Amino acid sequence: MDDDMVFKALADPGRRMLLDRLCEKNGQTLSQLCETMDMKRQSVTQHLGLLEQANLISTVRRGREKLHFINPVPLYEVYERWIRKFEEGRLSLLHDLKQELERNEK
Amino acid sequence: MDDDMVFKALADPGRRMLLDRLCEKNGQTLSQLCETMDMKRQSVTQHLGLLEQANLISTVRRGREKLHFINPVPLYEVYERWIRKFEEGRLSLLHDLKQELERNEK
DNA sequence: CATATATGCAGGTAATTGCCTGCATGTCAA
DNA sequence: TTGACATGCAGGCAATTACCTGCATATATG
Repeated sequence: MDDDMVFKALADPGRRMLLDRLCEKNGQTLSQLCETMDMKRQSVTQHLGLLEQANLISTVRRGREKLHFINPVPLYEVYERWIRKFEEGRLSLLHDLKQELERNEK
Repeated sequence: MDDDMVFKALADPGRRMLLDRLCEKNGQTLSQLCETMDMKRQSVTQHLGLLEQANLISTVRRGREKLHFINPVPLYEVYERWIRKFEEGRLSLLHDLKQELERNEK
């Protein structure tokens, strides 16, 4: 998978909001998503395009509508690669800093 | 905390690489980090500045050197707010899409 | 068919980003 | 003090981004 696309996709507040909206109600159409988005439809389309490129959502056409579904897998992979790693060494990482700070006070 | 700064900071491959380097060896100086970074020192400084703004690293001056330490806390908060949420509904989210796909095949 | 609705596609623009160069400041060690 | 080293700060520039407007296409409905 492409870590970079996922991070880039998550870097925008509007796109994160779209993910939130889909989490509340999965499978919404473009128009539905636009209703809560305070920007033009075309901009929302672009954001959804990036989310799809990052594989964070999948889409299905139904007639003239386009349904959007969350794909939670890439988020989990980001967690495995980037979050858990630091979580494990969490205490020791904080310890390093604390130790250096104390050294300075002397 | 400021979610947005954290995501923006993580959106760049160079900055993620810096975090990785610090995870291997915490408390490195700017010069040390530059050695592995294929860009000018001033650029690395900028990246480190963003990471510090996002509270992902903390710095300590020691004489003419500046030491950089990872702060794992914001990453954990991002996990709590953005990852775990989708993780919990993971199966049901995938189910929604699958169901719609099957509906189309009929 | 005619009309309304849902989406797609092509550009334009102002703001942001990521990298650079050049120069200034602060610190250590001989 | 002098020279070397570590970092700070300012400005410039090309690429990217996030919006927008305008128009085209496809689908449902009367």
